[in-house]
Amino acid sequence: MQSQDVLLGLIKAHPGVSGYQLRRTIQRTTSFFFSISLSSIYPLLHTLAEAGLVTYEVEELVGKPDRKVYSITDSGRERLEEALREPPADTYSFVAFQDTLLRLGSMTDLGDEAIRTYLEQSLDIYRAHRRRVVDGVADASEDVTVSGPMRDRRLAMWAQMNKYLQDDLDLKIRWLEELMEGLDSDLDT
Amino acid sequence: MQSQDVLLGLIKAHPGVSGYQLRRTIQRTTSFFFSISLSSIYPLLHTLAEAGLVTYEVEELVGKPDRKVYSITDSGRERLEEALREPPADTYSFVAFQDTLLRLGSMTDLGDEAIRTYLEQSLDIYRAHRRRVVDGVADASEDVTVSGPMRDRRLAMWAQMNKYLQDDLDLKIRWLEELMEGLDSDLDT
DNA sequence: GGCAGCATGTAACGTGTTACATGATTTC
DNA sequence: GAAATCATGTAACACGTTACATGCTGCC
Repeated sequence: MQSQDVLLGLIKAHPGVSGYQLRRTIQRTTSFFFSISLSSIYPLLHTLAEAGLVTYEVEELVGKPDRKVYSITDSGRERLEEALREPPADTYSFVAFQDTLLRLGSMTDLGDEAIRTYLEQSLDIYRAHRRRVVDGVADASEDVTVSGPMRDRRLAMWAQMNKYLQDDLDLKIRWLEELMEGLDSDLDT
Repeated sequence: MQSQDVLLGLIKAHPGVSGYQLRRTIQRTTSFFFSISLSSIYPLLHTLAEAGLVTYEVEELVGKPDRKVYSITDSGRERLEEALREPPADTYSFVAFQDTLLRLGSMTDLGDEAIRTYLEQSLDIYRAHRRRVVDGVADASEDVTVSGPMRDRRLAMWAQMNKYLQDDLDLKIRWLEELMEGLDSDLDT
């Protein structure tokens, strides 16, 4: 999920939004895991407009500068849906989960089936990563060349980090499972 | 902690290492939260060498291409220590914790006092962020403009994300506290 | 008078990636 | 014979940032 697609999702959710307002919305809602500067937003909006994914109108305001208000086009909606239906990347990094959160934030009105598919694919990936961490892929013992007490301290630190990675993956897996259960219980009501 | 400093820390821990070997070490030990391509490593090594922070010798091997083996200089050690003593950044993002892990990985031989200081500063920051999350800074209700069942679903999703952010911060705080306790118990033995 | 907010944009720079170039040796 | 490993490096590109430029309104 590129920044472009994030903006596209926000414009879809907030028709008639300006670049300046987009930043405020991002700051208020996703500041903990996604941020972007105004200097990035404006060129991205131009690109989106040139590609025909959004349209804009110039609004003349009294007492305030003119502003361009953006709306998503049908072609933009298609493009966004395509992006949201892309399977999640298999690379594990803390950043990857930002992507998960961002996508889920835009996927709400795409339908339960799409969300469920995405959650399942993500769960597969995270469970596989967890197995790899438990199996000790990130094993530092070969790389700690020094000997003596320093060696023990280094190994202890790496063990602690490995523990964090496990707990982190457990948290993510549990969270994704809860979301899945939430979807299932919605079916009953 | 920039990539340069990460490499510097690794060269310090593994004197006589080559660029190619550095990548392998990074892949084996930190691949879950830090990665870098060879095309980035080589220019960085040149920069470090030009700045006098590392030195290298050309090793001629039979059956293998020549390689440059790097060692850290006194000036490099100073620079690394400076970087490690920098107070942690106050911005919360998933990426920020990568920095925490990377730094702790290089700090082992810097002494308990330095580590304790860093852990305390980090804990202060993460606890403050947790308070902000609990207070609902990332409140989406103003930004969810649609009404009806879609609105409820969006709000439910944001609530779920907020929960994740809390749990994530709880995990990080607990982990840092455990490290701190580990340091304290070392004093007894 | 100064600073914050609203509003848009360009220029310079930093930092990373993939693709390309080269070349030997070992393993399947 | 192809592919992987060892080993180094450059070129082109992607994507983001901060700094700079402009200008008006409202508040202290």
